Amino acid sequence: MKKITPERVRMQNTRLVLRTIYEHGPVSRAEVSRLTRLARPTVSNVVADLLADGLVAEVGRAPSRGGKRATWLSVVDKARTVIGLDLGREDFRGAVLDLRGRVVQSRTLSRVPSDGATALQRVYGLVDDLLAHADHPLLGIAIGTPGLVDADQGIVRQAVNLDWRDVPLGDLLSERYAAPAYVTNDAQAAAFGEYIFGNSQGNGDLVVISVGWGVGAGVVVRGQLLTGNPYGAGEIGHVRVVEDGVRCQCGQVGCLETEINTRAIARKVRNELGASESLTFAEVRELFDAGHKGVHKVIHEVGDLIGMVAAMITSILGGCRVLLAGRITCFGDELLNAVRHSISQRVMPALAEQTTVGFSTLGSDSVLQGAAALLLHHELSLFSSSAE
Amino acid sequence: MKKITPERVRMQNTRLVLRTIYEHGPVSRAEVSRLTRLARPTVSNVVADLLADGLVAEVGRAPSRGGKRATWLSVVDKARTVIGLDLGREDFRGAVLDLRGRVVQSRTLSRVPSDGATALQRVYGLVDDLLAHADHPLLGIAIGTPGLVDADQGIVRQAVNLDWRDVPLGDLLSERYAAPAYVTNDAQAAAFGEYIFGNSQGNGDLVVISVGWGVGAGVVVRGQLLTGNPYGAGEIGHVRVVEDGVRCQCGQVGCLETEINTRAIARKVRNELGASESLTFAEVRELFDAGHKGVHKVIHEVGDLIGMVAAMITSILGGCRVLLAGRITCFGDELLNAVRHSISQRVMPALAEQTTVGFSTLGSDSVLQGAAALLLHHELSLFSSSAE
DNA sequence: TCATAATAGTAAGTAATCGTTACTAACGAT
DNA sequence: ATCGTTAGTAACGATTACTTACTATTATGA
Repeated sequence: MKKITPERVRMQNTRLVLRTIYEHGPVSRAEVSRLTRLARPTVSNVVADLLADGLVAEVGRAPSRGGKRATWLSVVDKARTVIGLDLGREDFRGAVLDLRGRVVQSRTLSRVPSDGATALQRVYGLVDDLLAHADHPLLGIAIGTPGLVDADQGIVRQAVNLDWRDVPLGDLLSERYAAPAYVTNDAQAAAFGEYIFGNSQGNGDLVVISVGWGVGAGVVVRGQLLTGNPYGAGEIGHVRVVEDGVRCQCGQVGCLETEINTRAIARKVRNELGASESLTFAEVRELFDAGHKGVHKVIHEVGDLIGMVAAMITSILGGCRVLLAGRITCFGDELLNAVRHSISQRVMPALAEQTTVGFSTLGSDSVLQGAAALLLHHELSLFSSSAE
Repeated sequence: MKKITPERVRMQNTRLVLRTIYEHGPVSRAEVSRLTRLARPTVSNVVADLLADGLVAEVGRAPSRGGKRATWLSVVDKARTVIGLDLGREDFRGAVLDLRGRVVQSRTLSRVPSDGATALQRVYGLVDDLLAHADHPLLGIAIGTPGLVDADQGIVRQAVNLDWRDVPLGDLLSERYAAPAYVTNDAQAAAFGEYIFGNSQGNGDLVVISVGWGVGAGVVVRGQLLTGNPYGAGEIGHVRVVEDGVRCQCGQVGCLETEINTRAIARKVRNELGASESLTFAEVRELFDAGHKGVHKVIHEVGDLIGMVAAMITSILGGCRVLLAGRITCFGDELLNAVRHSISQRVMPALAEQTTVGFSTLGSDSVLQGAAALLLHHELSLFSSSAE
């Protein structure tokens, strides 16, 4: 809790006006005044600042409703440059995004280096490259990375694939580029992206379970992303779900990740087929699409395990939307119904009926978009949340 | 997000000053100015209001440190009346609490009526009785009740023991007594009480698992209590933890509550003893204290199941403090170690080491104190949280 | 003992904010 | 052409916090 000064008042009200225009876009000053309950002259003052900053522009005039025609205001979507990075396990992606979270342009670096220092240089190079072509002021840099991330301090505590331990990535980037930088776990970022930019509307709590090479979850409660204190929210990939399972590289046994990630699915399908050589995930998918019974059985098992975890999450958070993301989404309703059935068997009816299950509506840009959304949220307060 | 007006500025800064005095109590105006970074005249102005309201009083003078002696200010703990209610399954408790969450006086109604209308009348009677003896202005009414509670709207959605469905308890009370009223699930309230008034310091996330007749949890993330959206956070009593378990009255099988509540423990001990007649929980406790092997085995099983749920919670929230509360606390370190061992087996080491397990430090007043804390938090902003 | 420095608290004046009122501009309806 | 309505602006007042300057008080040290 901080003291309030007149400057803070103005900042807050400026953000309120900006968000109102962002949400209700094209909208007149008078309408903003009605929506925000700020006096009309106040709105005019604030809008003058926003026009000068280039964040808002006059974009035409409304038809008259029996009086002077109103001037429409809209947020200039491209008024600021947002740099987003997705430091995935298999490649690095970087993009310039606009204020609506749209990817304006992107770069991909395949073959991620396993050496920490080199990885950092690659990150710098990616940002340099993107900035070279950006022609609007930089709002900030937003990063989603696998591993344990202390989002408050912008420190990557542990990222196995990058060989990073306690790397203060946020400070490094914000000093180098003289702009705010936010670092978040990738599954968490994806969840926030879905919450902000996804199609599945609703202001209830949201859980996005990402299943691909890794398994992780992101949780949004009352418009706020849970990042963990100090870190580790949503790290469900390494919770034990099977008592006598396969040993995981994390040291435990029967982890969710070793039971349901893409390799685990391929492994289980191979066992089901009695095949001697390993399968690719693409081959598994082909068998699934062809209606192979054994593969469907495996998918049911996977859905059951996901439902088990989702049931626990529902019991802790209360009813919420559960969305699945990642390569696993290719298994469609077959998988969803298995998850739904599993949940309905495991939680009390009053909660189960408050819980919905579906797929994430964002594609491969979800981490980039989610990281950008966090930046926009913190820097411009463009989205509502309970913490205001 | 609401607009900010000069009045809101003053209110916010008044709360900031009040909280500073509350936390750092006896403290001078000058010291408050340094702590809050508000100018000294501003602090003097605000303090004048607080003195007039009776919330703060001058309580002596500080020794000089080379200048004029400072005037000490303290919050007047009893300046307002807080009514707290704990609508338990076995009895109703009502109390008057002060601004420190201390119980000033209390009443207990045993034999809870099973008829909803009568129960409501009993609640009114309890509040009337407590108010008759209260000689300070009423700040508000805070209720903790078992069942599913929509805390935002103050509506009890489902309380089996009271035969309540969709009872707008908050509005009923706040209209009848012309004061704010907050309604919360009892396990949630207990967790918040522990967070605010408990001994176990630390500003990390907190989970309190209450095990008695019922089983429930409360979760505090960044100083904010999770209540569920719209309700049902922490309802872990009816999540399935055993595949082939006992049927629960909620309709499911193998619920946590039917596996570890006090009756379940007594049942399991009886089976362990091969006894034909049922045991009381007090008898179980005596056998435990006497070192009976079979009882210890049951306690280990209970600890293992609690650890299983705690492991899931840790994986979702990230590392946190896990505290156990309720009658189960009598099993001491034996139980704690079983829980710790279970957790360490079920989550990745990096998270397990961020997780601590212990007992709640509040006693039977935890629900009353927690509900009061929520009221104080909302009405006077006496406690810090991320939502500011 | 007395001057000096330091600290607490207050008083007066300034700057910034928002709101209210009153005004002008623009438009449709009659 | 006139009236009523709506959008937007200008001028003024109220509230707030801050800055500066002041008084009251106390320890320190010459």
